[in-house]
Amino acid sequence: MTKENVCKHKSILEISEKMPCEEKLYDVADLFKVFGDCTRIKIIYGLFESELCVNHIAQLLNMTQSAISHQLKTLKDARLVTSRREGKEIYYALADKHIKNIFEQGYKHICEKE
Amino acid sequence: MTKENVCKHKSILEISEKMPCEEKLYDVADLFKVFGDCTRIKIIYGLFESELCVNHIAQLLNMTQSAISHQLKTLKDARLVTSRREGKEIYYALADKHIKNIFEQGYKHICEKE
DNA sequence: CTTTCATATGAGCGTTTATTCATATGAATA
DNA sequence: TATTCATATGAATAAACGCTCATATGAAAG
Repeated sequence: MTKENVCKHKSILEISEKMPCEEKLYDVADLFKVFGDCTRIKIIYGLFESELCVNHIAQLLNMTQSAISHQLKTLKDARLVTSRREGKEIYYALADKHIKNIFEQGYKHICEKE
Repeated sequence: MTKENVCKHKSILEISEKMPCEEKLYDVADLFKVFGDCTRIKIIYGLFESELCVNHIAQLLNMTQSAISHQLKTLKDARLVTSRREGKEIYYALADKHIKNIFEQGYKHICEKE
């Protein structure tokens, strides 16, 4: 390895300065961490189709209400879903349009390669 | 909850039929799982700037060569990076353009919200 | 061929995470 | 107000994960 910390045309320091700050990097990692679980992925794909209440999601994924509820909390903490009450049920929906874009890119990647 | 498994205008079955198959869903989750770690995020941001060899990355992130090497294996298994030898060093680079798009969307999400 | 040096790898350890089970909460309705 | 029912939550457990340490690999240089 070069002693001057130079890789090709850029120094390590130069690259370091162009990186987003530590906090943003953690935020990005935390966001993708939420997408990195199959149960949550399924919930999100379900919500692409329609608003859904907890029990509908539990049926759709064939999982317990509790498991879904825990995961919805994770999704809500990451501001990926919103909820609203309607009668006795609480309906969940996707929070913003970036989510679909992110998934489209991800889907392209796996389809092209594997 | 409705007894007919109907949420708004769509039945659970109808939504279920529109979901990608189980295998694809797992692949998508596995892809995002790779993005869900701050060390790997930093490596990827470094590679946005330049091809880098293992020791450069270790310096950039101030981490051990071994830790970086393990993470590069994860990234390579997910087909997110490629490698090529040049003399004694092995240079890593990003594998495709989707990666930058995914990050741009993710970055927008965190900037808008938190 | 031998040595060197960058990188890769396997085992071990502590931490995080997803699910389950039992139970709490709290809005709607009777 | 009391009951019901959908949802939320806390503790416990098992699995997955990231890092470290020691060591292996293998191409390049001597």
